[in-house]
Amino acid sequence: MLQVGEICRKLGLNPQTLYFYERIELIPPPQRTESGYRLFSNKDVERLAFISRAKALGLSLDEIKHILTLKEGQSLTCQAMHERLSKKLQEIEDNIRQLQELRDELLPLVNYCLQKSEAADPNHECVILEKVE
Amino acid sequence: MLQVGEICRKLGLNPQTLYFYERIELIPPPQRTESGYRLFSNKDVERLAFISRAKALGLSLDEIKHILTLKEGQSLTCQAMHERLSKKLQEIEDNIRQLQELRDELLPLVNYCLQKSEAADPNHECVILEKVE
DNA sequence: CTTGACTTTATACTCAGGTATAAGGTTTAG
DNA sequence: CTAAACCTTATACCTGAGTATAAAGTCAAG
Repeated sequence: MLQVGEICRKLGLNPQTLYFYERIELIPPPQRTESGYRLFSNKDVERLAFISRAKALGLSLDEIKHILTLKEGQSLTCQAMHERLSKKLQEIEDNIRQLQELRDELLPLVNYCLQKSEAADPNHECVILEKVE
Repeated sequence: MLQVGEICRKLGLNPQTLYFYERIELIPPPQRTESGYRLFSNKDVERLAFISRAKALGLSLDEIKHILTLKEGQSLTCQAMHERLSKKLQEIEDNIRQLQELRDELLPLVNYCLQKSEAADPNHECVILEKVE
């Protein structure tokens, strides 16, 4: 059983973050010592580790909460998981596409600026944003 | 000279957004009628259009403000612009790379779920997130 | 037995980019 | 003249994921 400080050092969290997770019911209220100190079990540590992994995969705390609720009800079927993850994957791919469009629009502008600033008059007033659609 | 409603319809903005831009000094205080109604000049419309373009390029309101300040001081050289835009481009590319990593990690999981859910036991408890690093 | 390190709670604040609401003033058509 | 459709301000609220701070209780070492 680990105290707040130990688990925070272990997982790289701020104690306040742990309290926050408890408050939004992302983790269940842990055991307490007689004096009220929190004690985290292996199960708690695993849940927090799960949360870290899911967060690193880009899931929001809300999405993680839903998944954990499903898991607890023993109802996290492959089908349910596939539905959630593929929805998330779609979002990520949309996001990537948007950023790529952004980049493709920005890139020629940057190059134009670079040419100009390497040319005869590097201090010429820049007008590129005037022309952007 | 356009009133708030007209300019908002034209640019697809909420009036409150316009007030907000004025409050954070992203746009200068526009002219007023005798009764206090705002009147936006062509110059104001151009500035707002510039803001829209820059926003669509992924620049934050703060970055846009900086750029506009430079422009106003007639000091927006190609060099200065190149510096800003290429910094932004770098950020966007970092962002894309992170999302791609995310996707590459998520994709096999989704496929695994799909296989399982198409297999004999589509309601088997899903365990993939247990194994994620 | 006191000091320091730890923990607890409650509350408020942060960031960005707005949106919502209330309470009032103005303008225009009928 | 009045009602609708504008416009104004101030104030508070929203999302998401926490972080900061204050005031107080607890535990271990010397």
